[in-house]
Amino acid sequence: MDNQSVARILSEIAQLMEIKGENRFKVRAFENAARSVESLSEDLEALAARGELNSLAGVGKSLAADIEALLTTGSCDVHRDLLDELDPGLLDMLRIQGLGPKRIKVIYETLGVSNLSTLEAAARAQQIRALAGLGAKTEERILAEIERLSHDEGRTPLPAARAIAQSIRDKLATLSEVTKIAIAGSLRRGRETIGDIDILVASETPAPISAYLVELAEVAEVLAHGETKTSVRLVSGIQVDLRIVAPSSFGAALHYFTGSKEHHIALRTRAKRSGLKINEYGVFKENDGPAIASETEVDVFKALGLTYIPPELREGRGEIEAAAAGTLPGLVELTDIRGDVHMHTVETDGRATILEMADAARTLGYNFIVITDHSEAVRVANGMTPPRFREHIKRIREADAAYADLRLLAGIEVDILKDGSLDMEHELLADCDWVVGSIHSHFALDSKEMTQRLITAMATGLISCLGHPTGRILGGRPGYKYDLDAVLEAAVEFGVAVEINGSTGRLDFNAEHAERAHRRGAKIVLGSDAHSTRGLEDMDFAVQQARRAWLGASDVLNTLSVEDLLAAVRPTLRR
DNA sequence: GCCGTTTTCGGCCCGACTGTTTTCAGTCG
Repeated sequence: MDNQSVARILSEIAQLMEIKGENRFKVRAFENAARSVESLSEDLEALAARGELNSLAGVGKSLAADIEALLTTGSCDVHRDLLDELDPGLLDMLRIQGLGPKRIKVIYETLGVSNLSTLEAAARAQQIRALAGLGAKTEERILAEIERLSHDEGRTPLPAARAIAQSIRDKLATLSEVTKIAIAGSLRRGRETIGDIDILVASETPAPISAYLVELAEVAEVLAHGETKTSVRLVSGIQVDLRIVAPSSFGAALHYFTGSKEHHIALRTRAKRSGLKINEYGVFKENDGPAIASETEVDVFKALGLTYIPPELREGRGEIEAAAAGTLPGLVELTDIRGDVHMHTVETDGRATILEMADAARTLGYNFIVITDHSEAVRVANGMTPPRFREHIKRIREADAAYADLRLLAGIEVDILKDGSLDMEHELLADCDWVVGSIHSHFALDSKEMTQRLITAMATGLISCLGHPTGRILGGRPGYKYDLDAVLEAAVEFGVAVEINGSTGRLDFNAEHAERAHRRGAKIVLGSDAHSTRGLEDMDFAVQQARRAWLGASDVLNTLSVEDLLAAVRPTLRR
């Protein structure tokens, strides 16, 4: 059984225990263990084989035994007992906003309701409002939530959420009452999908600001409207939480509102141990008194004896220990990026010409770009035949001669065909500067065939980097199945870099894959996969995923000079 | 159920908002 499945069952156990009314700290022990397993980059099976399961944070003797049982038999006693006692449909009921374990327990025990459809029937029959502690409003809310969940599209991809958030932020920023404003939450941390949008405002007069938000045309529903905290759902379905604080506590609030939950729990536990209390208003001595830090995030971390932790690292995955020890890496920044290795032009499915892309790249301050149009197999994109590619290389080289301060490199995004062969004459691939090898067809091969397909392609020695290496589409299709470690090992062997593709639908590799690749010694390169001049700006998303993978400037090939970049890959082709 | 730079027992992050109450429990982030 894989790590994610074990984590899912552990968290299911925690949820069922909560509904059952178990001790909440016991519940949290299972939640903690689920998180530990989920963020583990090694195979749980390997850890178990070495008898080291209780080296995991939050896993003691009892949980180690449960995990062991899950790994070997696919189930464990505590899970089986809970499922015997409770209906798994209750877990779906937890997805309803405003309905938590306590109320579900009441509904379950008095009405026998144990899934969404019987819940809907009970609410329609007005049976919910008759229960103690529940009323008509809750009943209406339940019906509205069931309706919403029936066509719920789940979490929003980061790029789409960021565009919406920026638009709301810019509108709020026009108000004179707003002193400072920032997007916080998982958006600021760069998580690849976003549950809701968090916006933080500093102001002395909060009332007019939240009043303005609830009146915006894009607001479909007001979920909560308090003095300092307001939540709305937009017509697009995404929820926006606005929090307003005094300017003097903006830093503490920004930290608080950026999360993650795991980061906060770890940090507050640590603070408490040294006699400090931390909340959205600042860091306090435990006997209260004025805040000892609150104005900036740097102050907050400093008061806790920590160096500044960038938002992308705040996931409760060891960043606090590293900050305390002063060993946090200096993360790569957009300004470190000297060029882009993946983009398209009008030659295939891009919207801009070579010269237009070059001009846009120069505006971004790049030293180099690689033009990588599609090969023939991608017919919908008007992929190039060998003769067309030969001409295209010539045009790129001519354009290059016209720029003194920008190197234009000739490249291609060549298709890796079903059998692992490359969709272009090898001489042309060897002749151009950079080859992105990508899969755009036969996604459904089994893992063994797909692994072999990728390795065969890399073994040609002609590929500079694997483009969008998992093929997943954010919020669309999952990636193709293959043995990631075997492919990474081959990438190292054949001198092939792996791409973090920043285009808005992909973010592929994501941070977890990139971290794993880096640890396995594979080289990482960032590509915007731009299909227009605007698309070049998607490099920003690739950088953010790299930061989430704890990568520094020296861990990313785009920070090198052209000569060093080209020398870092395709070792057998050195000319 | 886990864990220890005050600990092997007694703790376990913190505050805002809502609905249903008449002072607060439940939920959420």
